[in-house]
Amino acid sequence: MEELNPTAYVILGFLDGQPLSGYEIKALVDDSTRFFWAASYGQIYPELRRLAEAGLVEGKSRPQGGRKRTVYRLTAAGRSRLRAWLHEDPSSFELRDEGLLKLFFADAAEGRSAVSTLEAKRRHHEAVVDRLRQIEEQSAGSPASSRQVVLRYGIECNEWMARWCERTARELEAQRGAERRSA
Amino acid sequence: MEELNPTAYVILGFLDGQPLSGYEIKALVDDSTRFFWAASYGQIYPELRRLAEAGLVEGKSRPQGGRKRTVYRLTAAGRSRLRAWLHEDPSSFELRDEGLLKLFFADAAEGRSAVSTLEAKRRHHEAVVDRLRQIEEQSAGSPASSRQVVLRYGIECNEWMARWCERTARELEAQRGAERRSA
DNA sequence: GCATGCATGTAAGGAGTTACATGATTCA
DNA sequence: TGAATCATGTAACTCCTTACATGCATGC
Repeated sequence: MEELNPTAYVILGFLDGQPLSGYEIKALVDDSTRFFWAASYGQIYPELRRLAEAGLVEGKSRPQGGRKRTVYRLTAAGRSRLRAWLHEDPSSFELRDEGLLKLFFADAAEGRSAVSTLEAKRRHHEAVVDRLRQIEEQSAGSPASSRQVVLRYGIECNEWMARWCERTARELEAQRGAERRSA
Repeated sequence: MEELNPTAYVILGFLDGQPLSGYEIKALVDDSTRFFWAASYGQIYPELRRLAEAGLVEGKSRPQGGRKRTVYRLTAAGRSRLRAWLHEDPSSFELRDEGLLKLFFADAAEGRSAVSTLEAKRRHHEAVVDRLRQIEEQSAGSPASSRQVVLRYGIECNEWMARWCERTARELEAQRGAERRSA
């Protein structure tokens, strides 16, 4: 049993429950997992083909009018593969945060670069919070699910990060002020 | 002026202040930026060569005994390039969190998969906190710097994440208990 | 008629990891 | 003598993004 690439599981996960086209999967990803697991067309379409060859999904032509369209559904093998993966402990966690990197080296830049880096990072996290809150409102009333638990994580975590940036920027400004006065 | 790849700036950043060999840069990365910006030998050595060709760093042979060794230092052009980058707002922030992905799809797995996913994620963040605390102790006493600010971020953020996992796992367990009793 | 959205795909390239190969030095 | 560490590098590969190409449908 060959290893599946990580993005394959996003596809299997979304196909569990309802059949979807590649286009629909991309739209769902952009509205949900994108903040911790992105996927582009360049991954999704080739991956759907590979999964079909491996017998984990099954594609059927379902044109809408004269517009061709292929809808995929999970096979029994695909479903058990998804479950097996869900029961393994997660192993990978990767972060690439350019703001933290700039902050890390900020001593090398004279001026208020650290503070403006923090402000930009704060704005980023606040924008994510706004976006996730919109999604939360849209799904208000639907039954409680693990998807909403993850959404809460996204909101609360980004709020924490935004507040940290705010607080740290304030501390650095105060420090710079004190240094200027004593100099 | 061609774009530098993002990892180039890690190298420039560490070379600001002291000259280093590729091996030493890798060791520094593993002890600090790794948690939000990793780099492997496969990136560092070719990138040092490219930066030297671009005139941003300068390499000198500094063998240690019979062991060959090349030490790089930042040129004036490299230093101004680093400063220019530090003064731009950070743009990229990427996260790939397999634990969140498994939690997101946990409804598809019967049993307590969500809870054990949360516990594994919690253990991960706790291990990171332990590692960062060790680094913090080693650097205790050295002058306050933006590097320590980032270290505090790493510690506090991972603590927040670990606590969130703990709290959420508790809530899910309580919910499952209630469902079993009412069923 | 034109913009927008639905729908599928590929090609090129960037970024990064892993595994491997090589060889000196240090220390137990 | 052998393990660990210092030191440099490459080749193969995976993963992913971006840009492009194509074409139908819908609604203004």
